[in-house]
This record gives sequence, structure tokens and C-alpha cells, in this order.
Amino acid sequence: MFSFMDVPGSHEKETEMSSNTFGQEKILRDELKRLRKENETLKVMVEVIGSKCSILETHLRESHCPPYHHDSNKRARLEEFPFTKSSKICVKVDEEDKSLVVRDGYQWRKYGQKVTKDNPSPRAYYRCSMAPGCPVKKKVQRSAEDRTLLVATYEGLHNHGTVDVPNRDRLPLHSDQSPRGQLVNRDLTLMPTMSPSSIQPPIALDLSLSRSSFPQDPKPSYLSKNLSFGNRSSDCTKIEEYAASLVRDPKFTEALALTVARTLNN
DNA sequence: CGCATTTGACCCGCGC
DNA sequence: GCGCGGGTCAAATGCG
Ligand SMILES: [Zn+2]
Repeated sequence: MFSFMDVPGSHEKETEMSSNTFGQEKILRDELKRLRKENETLKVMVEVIGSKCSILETHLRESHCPPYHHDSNKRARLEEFPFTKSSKICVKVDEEDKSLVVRDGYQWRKYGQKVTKDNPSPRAYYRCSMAPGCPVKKKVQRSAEDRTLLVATYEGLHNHGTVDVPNRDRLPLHSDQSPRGQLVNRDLTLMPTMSPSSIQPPIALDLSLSRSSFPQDPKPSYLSKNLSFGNRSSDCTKIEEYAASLVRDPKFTEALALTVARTLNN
């Protein structure tokens, strides 16, 4: 199957060395396809990580500076973590004028849309559809003042993990080596809805992030891949640049460190 | 044909 | 009780 995607430099001498150039061209085209796919995957990953990063950010902010009055300890404690059960978190996800489908690693089914009193933009209601009986809902609405921001309100705890990102060429080996040692996440994710408030950790997002985005050793794989591609690809520099900026971002590293620490604590 | 989205109807709590 | 505002249902519609 041929397409019009021209590969530079292979136009003139097509008659001779045809097989060789054909082979090279095919190889290059395959590589290009693979790179495109990988790029798409990375883009999705970046989106997911970004949204989860903002989730963690808001969570961190809420837990760091509560309206701390020296009133009474019990009241303060109780009000400090009101989201252990319902986990109501607002997340800012920037988006221009696309549809309200925010990619955060889960799969949502829209079930309603209403206009609200003080916001001209409508509010969309989603339900998590990755697992049957998952009670998680979320509301997405544009911010009233800044039209480019989306405010998502998550509510509930997932009873499953996220295997959303098109990770196909991953972990051929390293299957379940230690099923009951530290894989509490697995057990938790497979657990149906039973007494969520007792066992579930404060947020299910941590588990999802640790599982979906970083299966095992996260950074080395990315960096090595980028470096290996860096010899001949030009897009890789952008990716590397972006990754570098992401790593340079203190917020991101902070949230990442927090997440890793919490994951290790489990 | 099997899905997800759309969209008006419906429900329910709350303040008057 | 009534109106209102937010949340959900479900029939209709769209889409691959
Ligand atoms: Zn879910």
C-alpha cells in the first residue's frame, strides 16, 4: 500500500536500487508510524499527568492551609478531611474550545447537562464507565471568569484501576511475581464496592497515577528512549525539551515526589 | 446494530 | 404548598 507521504531524498534514483530504497523507505515509514503512535501516546500521557498533577496540587493546597482556627480540635479534624469519603476536588484543566471531554485516565459517560445560575456556560455530568458499578461521578464546567479553564469536580472513589493509556508494548515479562507482598493496589482495584470508607486510602487518584503512568521504572525508560531516538529524529528534541521543562517545574516534581512517596508508603 | 451523547422531563431538597 | 435550582433519567438522536 502506497501513500503520498514523500520521504526526502529518495526521488531521483528510484529506478536502480529500487529494492534497497523500498526497503529503507518501508523501514522509515514504519518507524515514522511508530513514532507518530508513540507521540500520540506521550501526548495522552502528558495530558493525564497534567490533570492528575493539578488534582494533587489542589489536594495538597487544601490539606496544607486549612482555615485553621484554634477553636476546637475535633471540629477542625473533622473538617480538615471532608473528602475522605466523597473526595470532592476541583481541578483546573486548561482547554480552549474543544469538547468537554477531559482526558484524565478514566473513561466517562455523559449523563446530563444543565445550565447553572451564575455561570453562563453549562455544566456537564459524567459517570465513570470503566467498571460496572463504579460510583464515581464528575462535573465539568467552564470557569465563570476564565473561559479557557475547565473546572472538574470529582466525587467518589473508584473500585478499579486505570489501564487506559494505549500501552501496548510494555511489560512482556515481569508478571505477577509477588502477588501478596505489596500489591495492595491490585487487590483494591479488583475489589467491588464494599465498605469503601474503611479500607480505601484517601484518594484513589494516587493509585491510578502510580499504576497507569509508571508501571515500573519510569524515568529511565523515557529518557533512554528519547536519547536513542535523538540521533536522527528532530521531534525528539521537542519532546526532550518538554520533558526537561516538566522536570524543571517544581510543582510537578513536588507532586511527583508526593505521589511516589505515598505509593511507597503503601 | 450497539453504543454514546443529547436534551427535555422529572425528581428532590430547600427557602419563603 | 410553591417556586427555584441543581441533579438524574430516559427517549430520541447520532455515529461508526
Ligand atoms: Zn471508576
